[in-house]
Amino acid sequence: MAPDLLGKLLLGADGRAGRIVEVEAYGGRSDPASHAYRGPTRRNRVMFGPAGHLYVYFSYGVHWCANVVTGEAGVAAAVLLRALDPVAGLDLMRAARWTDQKRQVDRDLCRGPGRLCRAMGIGAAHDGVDLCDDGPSGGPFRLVDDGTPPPPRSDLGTGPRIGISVGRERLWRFYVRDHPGLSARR
DNA sequence: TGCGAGATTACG
DNA sequence: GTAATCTCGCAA
Repeated sequence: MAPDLLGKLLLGADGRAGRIVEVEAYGGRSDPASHAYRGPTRRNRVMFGPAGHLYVYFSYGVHWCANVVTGEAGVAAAVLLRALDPVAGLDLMRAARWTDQKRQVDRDLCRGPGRLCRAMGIGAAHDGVDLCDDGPSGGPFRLVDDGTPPPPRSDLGTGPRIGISVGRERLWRFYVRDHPGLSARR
């Protein structure tokens, strides 16, 4: 499920867009690393809702992180977006990420879960928005298959999720191998 | 009611 | 290396 998101496009209403190159899967009651491990709270309630919505949370008191909810209603499961390859609206992303543009490289725009949210303009207001609303006045963000072939399986890498202390035995981080925009080094 | 840990990042 | 300072679980 989670690796299927690799290669998909996250599209903002203002034209900003990035291709997903790195994700991590999180489960519910059976995944000790998941926010949903101990049941629903005010923060994680969207994780228990229907699939295709955005779960946004505030991390370390500093920045926002975004997940795609993947489980049916009542089942907590989500995929954390860890890195995007910026493909459109780069000027808006640069303006959102950097006050001083000097000595910055576009490669770093969406490299990391917090940076990607900053670059795309994802924040508190977007917790729970529907990513699959294709209507004329659809939501502020959409998850799109633009027809670009997904990365071949041979180019996919897996490994332990980053920044957690429990559940490391599950290799639930998925990424496009050797992509320059990955949040962690090889 | 308070404290420690956490799906992190920017800047010296 | 460290500060930034939110949310939650658990102890008191």
